[in-house]
Amino acid sequence: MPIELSASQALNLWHAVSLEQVRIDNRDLTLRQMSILLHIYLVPPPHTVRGLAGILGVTKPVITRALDTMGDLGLVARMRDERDRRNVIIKRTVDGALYLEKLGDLIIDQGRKLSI
Amino acid sequence: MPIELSASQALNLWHAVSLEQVRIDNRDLTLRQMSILLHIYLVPPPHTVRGLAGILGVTKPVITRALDTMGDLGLVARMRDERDRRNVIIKRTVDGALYLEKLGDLIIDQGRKLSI
DNA sequence: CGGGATCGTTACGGAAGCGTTTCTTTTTGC
DNA sequence: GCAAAAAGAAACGCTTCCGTAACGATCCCG
Repeated sequence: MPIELSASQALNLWHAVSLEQVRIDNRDLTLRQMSILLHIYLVPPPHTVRGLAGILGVTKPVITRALDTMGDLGLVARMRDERDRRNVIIKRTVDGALYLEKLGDLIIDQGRKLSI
Repeated sequence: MPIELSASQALNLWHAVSLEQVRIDNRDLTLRQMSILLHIYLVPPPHTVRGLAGILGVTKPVITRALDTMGDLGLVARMRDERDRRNVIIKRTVDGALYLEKLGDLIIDQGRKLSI
């Protein structure tokens, strides 16, 4: 079931959610970090550094750094792949799931408040 | 007319748009910069540094820096307020309008592709 | 079993962001 | 007029991010 948004609805939704996210959350993830986080939680595993770099169209160190930062924040975790120890498997965490759950609620709330 | 989104629709929408934005655009605005830009273009003027700082819950230098950066990118412009020359009025630009128009299209497109 | 490919990380110099503090310009109010 | 207040910018030290390049660890395969 697709969603039909008008141009002003689309931008107003983005505006309201971004603004609330800035006001509420001190963690201030970059757009890249947010993309990585959402991808890890919404797309079936496994997720690797190389795979994410390809999907986002960025270099591997970008992914490594993003995982460092979000790992410190408790939003993701890393584990060696025991079947091929060159790989690192990126895992979800409880805190990460909670973070995205709140973001989802925020989007839903702001969607309800839309007009025109 | 409010929009009713399910939790997975909300997050999938955010995911798809963020991902496309990362892949397509090299300018990589921070969430704060994006909030400021959307606010300037969606809320009736006038917009001042102090006003934006209050709305976003950040300090004034954060706004000044964001305007510096987005000014260099051509997304916003600054003008002295001639009626109170302490103030700076933040103006929209053609490039900024174009940037947000593309973002709006992206959100609309990804909304159409949603399922479940 | 050894050379080459692959994977993720680290190193490096540079750019940009942060919060706090200070400064300059302008207005306000006595 | 002139001190105090207000607005925005600039300075400062620090952190984080960037892309490129180099690096160890591991696997693959001849």
